[in-house]
Amino acid sequence: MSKEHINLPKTKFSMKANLPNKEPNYIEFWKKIDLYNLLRQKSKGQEKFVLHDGPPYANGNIHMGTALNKILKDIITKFHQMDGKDSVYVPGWDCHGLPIEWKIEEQYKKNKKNKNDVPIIEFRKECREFANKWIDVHKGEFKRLGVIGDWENYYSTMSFDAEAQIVRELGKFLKEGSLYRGYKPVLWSTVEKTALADAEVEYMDHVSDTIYAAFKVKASNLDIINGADIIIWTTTPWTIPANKALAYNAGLKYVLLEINDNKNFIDRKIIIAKDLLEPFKKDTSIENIKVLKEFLGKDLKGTICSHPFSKMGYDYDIPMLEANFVTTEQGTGIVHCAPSHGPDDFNLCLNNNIKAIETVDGDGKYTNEIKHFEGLHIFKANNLIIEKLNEQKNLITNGKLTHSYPHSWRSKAPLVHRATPQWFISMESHGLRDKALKAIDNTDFYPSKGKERIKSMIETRPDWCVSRQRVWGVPLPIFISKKTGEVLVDDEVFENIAKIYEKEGSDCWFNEDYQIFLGDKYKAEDYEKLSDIVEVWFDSGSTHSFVLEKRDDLKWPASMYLEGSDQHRGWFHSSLLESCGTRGVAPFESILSHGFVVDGKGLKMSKSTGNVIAPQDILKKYGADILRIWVASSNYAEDLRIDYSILDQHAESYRKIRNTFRYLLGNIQDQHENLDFEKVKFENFDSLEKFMLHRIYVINESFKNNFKVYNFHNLYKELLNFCTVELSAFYFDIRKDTLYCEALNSNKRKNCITLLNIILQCLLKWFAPILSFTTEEIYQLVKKEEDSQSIHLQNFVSVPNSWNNEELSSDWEYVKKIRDVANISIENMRAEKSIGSSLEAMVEIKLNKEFYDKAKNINFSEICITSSASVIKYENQKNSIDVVAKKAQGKKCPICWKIFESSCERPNCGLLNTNGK
RNA sequence: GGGCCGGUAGCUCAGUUGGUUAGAGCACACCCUUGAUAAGGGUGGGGUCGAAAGUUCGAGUCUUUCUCGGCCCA
Repeated sequence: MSKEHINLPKTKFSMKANLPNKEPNYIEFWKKIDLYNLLRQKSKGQEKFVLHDGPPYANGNIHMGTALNKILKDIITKFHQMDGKDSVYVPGWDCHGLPIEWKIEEQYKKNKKNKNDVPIIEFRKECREFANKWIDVHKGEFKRLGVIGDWENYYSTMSFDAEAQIVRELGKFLKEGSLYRGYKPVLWSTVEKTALADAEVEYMDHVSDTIYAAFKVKASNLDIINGADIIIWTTTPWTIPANKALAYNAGLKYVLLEINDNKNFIDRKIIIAKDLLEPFKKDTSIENIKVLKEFLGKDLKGTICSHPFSKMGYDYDIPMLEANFVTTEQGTGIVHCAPSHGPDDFNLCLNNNIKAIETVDGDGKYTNEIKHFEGLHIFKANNLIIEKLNEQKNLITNGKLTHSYPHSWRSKAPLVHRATPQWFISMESHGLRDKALKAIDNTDFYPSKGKERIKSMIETRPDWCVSRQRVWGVPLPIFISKKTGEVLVDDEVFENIAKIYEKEGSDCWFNEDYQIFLGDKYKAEDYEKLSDIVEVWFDSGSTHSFVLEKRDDLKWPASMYLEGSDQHRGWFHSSLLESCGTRGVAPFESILSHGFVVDGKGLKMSKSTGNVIAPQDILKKYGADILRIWVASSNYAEDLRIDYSILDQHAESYRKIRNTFRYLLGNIQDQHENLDFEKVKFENFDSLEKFMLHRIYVINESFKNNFKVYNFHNLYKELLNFCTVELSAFYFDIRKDTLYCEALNSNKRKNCITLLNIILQCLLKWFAPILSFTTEEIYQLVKKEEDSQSIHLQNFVSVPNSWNNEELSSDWEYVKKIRDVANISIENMRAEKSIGSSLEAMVEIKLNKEFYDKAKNINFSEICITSSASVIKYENQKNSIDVVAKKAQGKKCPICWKIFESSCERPNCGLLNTNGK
């Protein structure tokens, strides 16, 4: 029979998605209608949800991690927007800092230009242009992902008002007194002549000189060791001239030894930790050792030694100090301490009133504090130090060691700890640590483990060093009195600087004439102007002050900060400290952190492994919606795996979803009726439709619950399962007969169409935050004139409680079990080749009382898609359900394809029509 | 090396306070359909829950060790 007699689906919505080509059109469309501002108008006055963007560094193309981060932000922003809030997203960029400075310097090197010949202001201008260029590139890349935000009015840390506000923020710390100047060893690159931020340090293998050196005991409460030598081991012989103390562990056992086969130590007694005796013998090739005495570390208390170079003018006392960082992992169990060259050393000495001094200058040369070696570069000093130790007969042996050692991520040069004058924000002086810890307690973390992570960091972190000896950044707004050496603290001056920056940016700090900053109140000639700049984490840690607080469309604190889990030590951390220091509380209400993108095997992506996947390639091959599915379906609490087979799988799921939409659209012929769910009259719906309403209710509840805790991978999985299991394989399959063959005006068919409209409405909105492009494509196809211009201007559906029907639902669980058993018996017949389509079969269903009572009103020929079905109560059976499938007898109705002995049971269908009425 | 987190079918994920033969979807295999058609339906196979030891009547779930991976720190 011809197809004109039935209502086949018809839609303009193509099966093939062609996302890579189509998606850019929707980006254009959103731009054309100015979606971002339409959203603001639409939700004016609504409760605000502000996801404050953590600024990516304006350098290089985006990678998978950035893509993940932006998509996740966009998904959450859209969820809150559709939940009825004014969900505002303002993207931003981090612009100052060493990596950009290096890029410009590299260009100079290429062009044989010397950086020092270029005026600072000129250099900074080039940095600014470089950052601007990458902001533009990033913007395009982020938009391509489907991210909606205020792209026209983005923020950046190098904007004039940002630079001005950073000055005001620093002023607050200066005024309070928690920003102080100190000498402190910082990781220093003698090549770049700068201190490096944690993030700028790379650990790589390095070959170091090792020495065993001796410190003679001058005085001790332990008589027997007087005159003996304390042996230390170090991988940095050049720090020996800066030695100020020795550290021991009170709990360790130490031994007094006599060694006779080392030329420098004939008839001398030495001291090392007992547990390290064997490795010591092996390392020094000393065989002839006699243990004279064993004692505990605590017995060393109060011991004073002399410096191995005491005869060369190093005639000060070297006290022995107790420290728990001393272990028996390596060395001798006694650690040499140079407070200017190691954080542990620094802290231990500080607690014992031994100050760090400037022992090495910025180029890596010894200062005049170091006798005999002044002007010598520390990297060339080891041999000379070793030679002198040997001369002084204080060297047992020296060697080489390959070990993991800090290097500059840029120049790859080995770094040293060097005491430099730096500016610090104290964690203790004004209770910053306590404020921050309290703020953490008042913050919601997703996942919850983030709370402990940042808490333990705040508990143990040292004071925050905010100064850098570079040029591309916000200058530290500090003047020091030439007379008194005191720091100028005056609100008027800070505000004056800020006002000037707002007009012309911070470049002007580097002008010769700095009287303009001081106004009439102070004379420039009385003050020294600092040339340090602020470390970039302070910049980005201040974004809340120049973005959230300054813009009327935002709110302070932010509803959420969302970044990769590394930012517990980065942006979450610096923002928390900056805000707690200046405002006493955190700038965020919640923190969501996500894991890292790894390859399909769970290994980190790296160029050398060759397992890197670029978002640009994924967009070209699959489209952004597939990438967005990958984000939504992955558990961001852990690391996220990605490779092409994983993406293929998601692309497959996408097709299922797309075809679900296509079935809906086809059967309503693209004529969507936007229904008010509260007004839908479902009393005369079939049980099946009522059951589906119940399922929609349940899924919507689960949807809301999952969204509430940002559990997107479960949310997406449930939507996908709904499409696959409940719609495609169940409801749609069952209702094909009704939709195709029933008269257009039949109530049964009309009810089904109503339900399809409801489902379409729900699915469109449920999926919109994730499938931003595809849902827009569908929305544009079905939207009416009076509807909003974009799916993204819609709110989530509200499902009436009256659709909830637990009792009916539990009945349908019985029906589904019966259907499963029927399917097995039909499958058996198929295997025997007696039937093909299930419509060629009829089923005889026998049920026990329990099942019969639940299912007696169900039309099983409809539910099992067979030509007929009988149901009888049968109490004596072993099974609760028995189904016998048989070949249906009779003729096939050319319309509905069911097989009947007589005529088709549908009045206007099949045989009745074709047999001439 | 230290701290934290994680390892459940090929893949993405569920597994409630330890309690019957460990679940779902996708993928796969076979079959059906050709009126959702580069679609759709049905059935089925597949896991010693990273490894080992321990606690317990009972462990994917608790403890320890090891191993692999990730982030942070050194």
